[in-house]
Amino acid sequence: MKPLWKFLYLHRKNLFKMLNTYSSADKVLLAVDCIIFGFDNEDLKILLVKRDFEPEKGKWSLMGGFLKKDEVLNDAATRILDHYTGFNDIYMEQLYTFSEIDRDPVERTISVAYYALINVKNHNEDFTENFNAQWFSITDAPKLIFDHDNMLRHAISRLRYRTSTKPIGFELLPEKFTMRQLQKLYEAILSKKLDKRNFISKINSLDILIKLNEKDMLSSRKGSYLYTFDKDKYEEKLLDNFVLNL
Amino acid sequence: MKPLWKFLYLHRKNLFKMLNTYSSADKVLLAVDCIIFGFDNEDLKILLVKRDFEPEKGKWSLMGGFLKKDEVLNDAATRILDHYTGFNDIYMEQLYTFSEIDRDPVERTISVAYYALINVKNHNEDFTENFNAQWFSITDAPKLIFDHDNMLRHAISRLRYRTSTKPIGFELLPEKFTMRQLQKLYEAILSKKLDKRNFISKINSLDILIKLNEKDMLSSRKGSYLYTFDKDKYEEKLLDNFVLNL
DNA sequence: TCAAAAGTGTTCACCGTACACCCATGG
DNA sequence: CCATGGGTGTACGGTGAACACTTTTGA
Repeated sequence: MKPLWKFLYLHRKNLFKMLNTYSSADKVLLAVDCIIFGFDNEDLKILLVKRDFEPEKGKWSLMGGFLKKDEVLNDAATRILDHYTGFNDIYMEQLYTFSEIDRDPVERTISVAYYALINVKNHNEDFTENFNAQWFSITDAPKLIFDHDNMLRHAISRLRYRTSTKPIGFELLPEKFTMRQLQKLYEAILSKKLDKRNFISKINSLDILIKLNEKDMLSSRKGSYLYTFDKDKYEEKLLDNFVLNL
Repeated sequence: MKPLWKFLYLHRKNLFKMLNTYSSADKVLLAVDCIIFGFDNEDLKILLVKRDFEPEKGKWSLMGGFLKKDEVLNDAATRILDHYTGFNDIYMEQLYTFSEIDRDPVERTISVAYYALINVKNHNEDFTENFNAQWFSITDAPKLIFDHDNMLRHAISRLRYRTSTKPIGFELLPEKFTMRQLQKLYEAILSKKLDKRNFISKINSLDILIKLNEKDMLSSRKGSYLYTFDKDKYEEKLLDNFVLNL
């Protein structure tokens, strides 16, 4: 092993350059906040937690955490989601990185927002209780802390866009679902009424659904056919970039 | 000026950190990398710099820098762009945040990528020379350091998508331009040939161009009319979300 | 007079959209 | 037998896509 001085001396050129770039740079706290969408067959919902510490104690907030060292952002988002909801293997997508100076009054924090789609029915209620968590319709969600309202707006807008590029929404529905449910989901996301017949024919043209020989008898006397999606064709569709205009 | 040994000694802590694998418990280095698109009436280009320090010395790289404390990401991106090109007041958009553990071998660094659109002709060549910078066609760009190739792919794909939602491209053209130039720009971005007549009628339907009483005589004997864009109508279009299918 | 780029309309196929009636069943 | 939600087809208009010839003028 060389003595320190010699080592430093031999590397002096690189060291100086690195000092100018890497070491002189400031490090910051990197947070990850998750917008968790769910669907209850009626409204599009988000899962919020009530903060039990200052500042903003008692206010509603997105679910968040900090990026750990040696952790990739996607993993951090997954970890946070799992921590609050018990869910894993969930559709998540990075949304945007927010960096306003005073967005977090406690300390300068940059936040990378993710959004996730989960099925409300599968959700273990123990978790929600543990964390003072609660589902809210996006139409009457409370005011959120920091810039979380802004994040939510971004997320909704991204989700709307996603409906046109991916057969999203299956993430939000149970394994078996009716056409009606699917339509209501899209209506909730886009917040507009859709025509029943047009909707069905467009969805069918995607060719990713399997009509089951089974009916859901809860919603009507006649009963409505249940569908499930064809996983193979679904994956295929994720690859080519189609456009779906609803 | 301190003697070298003293300088090295005083910085030994940082130096050792830099030389070893880095891990800071909570805070991380946040880089900003810029994909700078330009257009030279023929190809879509990107501006790259040749690194003059290790690691990856001599390789081509995107323009980057680190986020400063008390600086917003957008400002950092603008600062970096200005630093390398002398441009300010440029269209920039945040792209995505990259966080692979080993994306930067020197130290754990999270990078927020931005892309910018500038007009090659306005570009001050002094800057490019100072920084060993060079324009490359996106079709024959060299291999880039770290995950910059991946960033570039993302940027191109975002840019393509943008053509359908914003009247982009005026950022990339000179004040006055011909229909032909505009078409070539879109062709370069989408990397496909477009039909002259269809293109013109679609662009005209946007109603954001002003046809000038002036011809560009350089490209042909007959000369072609110059256009400029109607700033007011252009701003208007940015607000409502139109869709342009080319 | 000719080469080289500019400029200009029409037709067709497909898709998005609007729209209304019968069906099956449980109570 | 009737109320309730489920299921189905068609017609029209608009838009994207394909396509070719004339004009201008400098060399």
